[in-house]
Amino acid sequence: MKIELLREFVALAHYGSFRAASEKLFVSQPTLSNHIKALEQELGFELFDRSRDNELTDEGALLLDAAQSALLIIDSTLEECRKRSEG
Amino acid sequence: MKIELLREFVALAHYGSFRAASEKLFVSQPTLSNHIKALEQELGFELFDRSRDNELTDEGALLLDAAQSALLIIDSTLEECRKRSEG
DNA sequence: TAAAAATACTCCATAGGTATTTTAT
DNA sequence: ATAAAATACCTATGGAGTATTTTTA
Repeated sequence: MKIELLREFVALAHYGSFRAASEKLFVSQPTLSNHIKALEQELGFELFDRSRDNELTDEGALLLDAAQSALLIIDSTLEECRKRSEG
Repeated sequence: MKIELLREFVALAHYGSFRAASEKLFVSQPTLSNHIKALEQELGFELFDRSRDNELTDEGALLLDAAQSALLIIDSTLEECRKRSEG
């Protein structure tokens, strides 16, 4: 699983629509659609309920929290690493 | 960046050699070597010091902690999600 | 019925493995 | 000298986009 998929998932949860999120992410709408579908298949459960205005499923809501925490840890650590190695 | 790369990084830090880690990970040694090199290039700093028995660099040590924390969050959350979605 | 998401399809880039060379111990 | 890691190279798979169909609000 690509970490970028988690970023896209977080963005989609935030923007509420594939089209809006795809524009913010600078990828095409079908690409984002395929990414989220592939992510759901890899995980084994659905993240969004397409028939209910793309609201998060229960599992999606759980993962959203976890993804945000994990990304924060990774991103802040990488920033610190780069500070040390460059400066 | 693939999450699997972080798992491979953690495994390599644990086993100490590319060969040993590659066997545990069921990938070839060149594949693991390429993965770690690609990861280092993407991150912009070195993770291991090849001329010092593959010991972790300072940045590598920082990332090791972060990667383990992030993976724990993701993995435990996914386990909980699957429990709920499957029953 | 109009806007949004999914699918089909194609092309190119990347990923992985085997074989080999190079580098450390 | 030997074991380990890096590089070269080839093939096959996957990823991204455009065009289109299907869905849902």
